[in-house]
Amino acid sequence: MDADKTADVAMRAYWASDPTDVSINAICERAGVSKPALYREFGSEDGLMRAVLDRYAVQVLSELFEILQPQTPLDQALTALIHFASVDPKMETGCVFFKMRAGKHRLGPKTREGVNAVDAGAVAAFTAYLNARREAGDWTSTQALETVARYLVEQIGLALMQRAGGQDPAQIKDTLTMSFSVVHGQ
Amino acid sequence: MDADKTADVAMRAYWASDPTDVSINAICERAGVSKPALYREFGSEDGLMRAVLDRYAVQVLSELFEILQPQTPLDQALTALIHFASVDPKMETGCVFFKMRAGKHRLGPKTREGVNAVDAGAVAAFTAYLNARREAGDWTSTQALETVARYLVEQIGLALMQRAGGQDPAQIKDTLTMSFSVVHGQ
DNA sequence: ATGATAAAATACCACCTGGTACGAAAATAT
DNA sequence: ATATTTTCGTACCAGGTGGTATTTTATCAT
Repeated sequence: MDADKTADVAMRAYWASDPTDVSINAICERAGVSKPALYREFGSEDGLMRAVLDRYAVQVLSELFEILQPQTPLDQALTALIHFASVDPKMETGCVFFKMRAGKHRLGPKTREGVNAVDAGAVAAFTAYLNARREAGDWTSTQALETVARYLVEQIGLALMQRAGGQDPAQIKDTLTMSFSVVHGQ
Repeated sequence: MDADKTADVAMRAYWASDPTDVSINAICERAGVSKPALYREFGSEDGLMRAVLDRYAVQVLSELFEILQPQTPLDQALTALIHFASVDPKMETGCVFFKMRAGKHRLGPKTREGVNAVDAGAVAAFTAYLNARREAGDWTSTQALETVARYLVEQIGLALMQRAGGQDPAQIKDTLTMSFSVVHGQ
């Protein structure tokens, strides 16, 4: 029983469609694993989803957080974020995390906890980054750090959900660029 | 068999939770209607959802569109929209239309068609309104009308989905206000 | 009152879901 | 080579889904 491969198959399936639309049966089939084997490894559907979310966070979301290096100028970071969320072919079918967050009420307790943790982590990362840019004199707004951090996270989430819905990337980019224009570097 | 009452019960159920999370069985129970009676009236789940969407559009969304009177100043309209989407207790559990749109892939053909129609209608209404305000000298941006119209619709949708997710209305209002600040009246 | 007709609900269908009891197989120990 | 333990998968479970065949109920001429 290859737990790594199974989690990977589940991740891709959740990513391509939607976590709540992919059944355990379908995952077992695609992974070539029996159902009891999967349950022995992950305990429950909730356990599997949580494992997949953790995996996704380190394998994919890390790429997003790497944009937020303290020394990266604000404008450059915003541009990179726009590209990541609205153009990057890797995110063509949206984002596992934001899909899970959108259907939070359908998740089990472990997965929901994981979603909350990632959410809080994202806001914290953006807050830290904005704080660094403020100290660097790159961002002169007087708005509360966390409010703007939340704003950016929500806008990125919106763009990624639009991508999952198959909307035109050019339109998504327009919307995201417009929303980011309230946060200027300089 | 009271079709009106049944559609109303379905609408409230879809509104309170999520269209794809409410079963036909549950609706029949709550409406005090037998399942064959419901199928005789609406044909299928898709038919019922479509009927509910149409009903919702005239009963609820009309209130949103009424904000967009051509003579209403831009700032006033934006303020009213912010209130409607992020504070109005009527929209506490989000919006049937945006919930359906978010789970478009789970809908039947009739309902999906209806969602597309409402979506296009919303963009058209905002486009017409912005055009009126531009002619009134109230809005001097050089951006494409439809791009900004889409932007506004998406931001309202985001706010309403956040409300459905139980997020703090104050935070939602912050986010929506910030996003609307790129569209100024004068 | 009775027989024909229209309306409505009970009871069912096949299918799919998450989850597991239990027997078979394989690996290890003796 | 045999006994023991551990791994693994078939085959199943109860419950719920959208949808419907069939029977019951009610209406209405006569």
